Amino acid sequence: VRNITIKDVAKTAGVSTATISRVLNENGYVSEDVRQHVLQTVKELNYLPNAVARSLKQERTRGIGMIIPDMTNPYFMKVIRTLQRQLLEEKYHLLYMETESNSSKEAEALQFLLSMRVEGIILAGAGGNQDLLKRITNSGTPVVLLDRNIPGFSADLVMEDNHTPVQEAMDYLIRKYGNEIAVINGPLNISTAKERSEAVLDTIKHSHAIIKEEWICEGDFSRDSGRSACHQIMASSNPPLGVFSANNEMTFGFYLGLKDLNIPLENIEVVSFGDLDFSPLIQAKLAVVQQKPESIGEASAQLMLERLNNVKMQVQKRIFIPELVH
Amino acid sequence: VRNITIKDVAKTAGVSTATISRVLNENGYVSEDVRQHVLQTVKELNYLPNAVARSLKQERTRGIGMIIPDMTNPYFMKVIRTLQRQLLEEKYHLLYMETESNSSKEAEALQFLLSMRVEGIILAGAGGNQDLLKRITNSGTPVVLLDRNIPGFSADLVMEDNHTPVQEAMDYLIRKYGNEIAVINGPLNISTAKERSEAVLDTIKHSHAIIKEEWICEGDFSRDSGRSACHQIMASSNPPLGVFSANNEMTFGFYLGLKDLNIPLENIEVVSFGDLDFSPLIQAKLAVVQQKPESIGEASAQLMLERLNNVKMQVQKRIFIPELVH
DNA sequence: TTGTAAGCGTTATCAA
DNA sequence: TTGATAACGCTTACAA
Repeated sequence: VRNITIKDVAKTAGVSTATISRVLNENGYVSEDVRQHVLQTVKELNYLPNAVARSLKQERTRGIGMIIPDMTNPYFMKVIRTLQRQLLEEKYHLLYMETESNSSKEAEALQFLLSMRVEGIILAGAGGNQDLLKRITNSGTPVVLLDRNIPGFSADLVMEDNHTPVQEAMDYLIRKYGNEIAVINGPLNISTAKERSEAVLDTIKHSHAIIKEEWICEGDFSRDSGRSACHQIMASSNPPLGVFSANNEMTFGFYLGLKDLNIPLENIEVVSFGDLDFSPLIQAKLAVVQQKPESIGEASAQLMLERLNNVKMQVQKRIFIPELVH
Repeated sequence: VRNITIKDVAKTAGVSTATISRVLNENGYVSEDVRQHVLQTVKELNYLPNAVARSLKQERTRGIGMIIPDMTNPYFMKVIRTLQRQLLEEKYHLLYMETESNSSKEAEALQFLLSMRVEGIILAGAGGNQDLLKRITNSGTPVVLLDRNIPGFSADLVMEDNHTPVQEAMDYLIRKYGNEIAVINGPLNISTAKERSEAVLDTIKHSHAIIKEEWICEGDFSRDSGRSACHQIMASSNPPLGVFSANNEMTFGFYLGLKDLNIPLENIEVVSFGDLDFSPLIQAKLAVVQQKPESIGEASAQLMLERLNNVKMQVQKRIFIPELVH
């Protein structure tokens, strides 16, 4: 079943395709009579312009690519929701790709988006594709980095300050529990995790605390890795009294781990970078670094829109400082 | 900065565009020498075929539209994750649109997807667009309904049985607490919510229980509405002992409501259609109808793929029966 | 105010 | 085994 084309409309309306186009795009002169008649026929035939053809001709797709590690992480979904709404208002649409923080999947995703001729890419990156990314920006497709910086690749960036709140968090834990604390880092190849980890180490160093090596774990930002870390940390006969977890999902996993081990959640105080939606419902000593996914989403959308309108704009960095909340 | 086209490649490789196309699509004869040389130039020039042009020429986009009410509901995200992976394996990609269960946003989303010339649409629908949907299927774009049926519109359907587990749930509550139970329904214009509500009423009728009118609420499947329902239900001086909640988010909201009111979560037994990821972590009497988002996702992907390969296939229904777990 | 026609980047038919 | 070229559906100079 063939789709209705602009030619069909032109034929039944008894005018040229140019006129149809002018009416629908509201550019160029066209008499009111003809306009009404065209609109009428368009409705009768249920004509929907072919966006593929339009994109080819105009050499613009109004598509923006979005690459994230994990679609089920509520943090990213909140980011995306506002992001998408903002872009939709300006008639842009999003194409999502998921990478599971895997560099080669990220490369595939990037190539796919380029072949789709998206006009910009918003990337919460796994890293490892610096060369490709440079080619992309050089060839004129703007990239906005979201949540994660990529060393060796300079681009617009929207992220959260990972130092300040982590230092505050660690200060708090050390002051309260001395050496009896543990740390669950994220995957250190990701900037966000690395920065948080550096802030952790800095604070430990300055405070002259001495933390057991086996109490400093490296997870991968996943729920499962937080759970394993918990098992490792709490295995000890006298376990730590406080723990810093570098993201929401690992914190979630840590609590699941406590449950596995039949340890009451409030036995250990947790400071988590990133909130858990259900934190009011659990009986736990939990302080969180409160992220602002909506702000991140909005800022990245704005930044992308600005960049699309002004290719030559200087590189922009938007850094949000999340607060530690008890 | 203009993109490299197939003409550029043809020119520098010293062959015709047809040959380039034949090499890249691996169809038609082409000598090994030429093949190697073309591949080489493609790599050197970093040529990426323009998917827009290809789609226009081939009259197929390999795009599948996906319409869901809420991107932040973990249930849908789990559905989508498997769905997307399955489709990606067959070289299809997904375009998401969010409707907030709003019919006119749904209509817009449908039109947008059609203008993008997606090859199929997977719809968790708000209803109210039957005529449009009929036009869509009649014109040859298959629609697979997901999670929610749409009365007056016949199409492939993947959903969960909403009667059996709800009857079981209500039976359980009534047997245990008699008339001292409350119900939080979803928005009754949505099939899923309506069916669950019908099953609730059926069971009440058969058991001759008498439930206070103000203890039967209608929410909108959102967290906030569950919270309000809680306030309404628990306002009473002697509140009910059990409650059935028609979806995960409202259950979440209900618990937040209890917290608002300073009522211990375990004071009231909840049976929820749809699990909460964090249910092991809270101190509550919670039984859940365990949905299988991954199965739903997989089944819809499979069904869509079958339909794309066999337009004339009979209408298919895939109904999963979720289990009540204590 | 309207129409004609070129061209966007591919693929596929046909001829060589 | 390869190349020339029409066509996909639209927009937009340019002409009328």
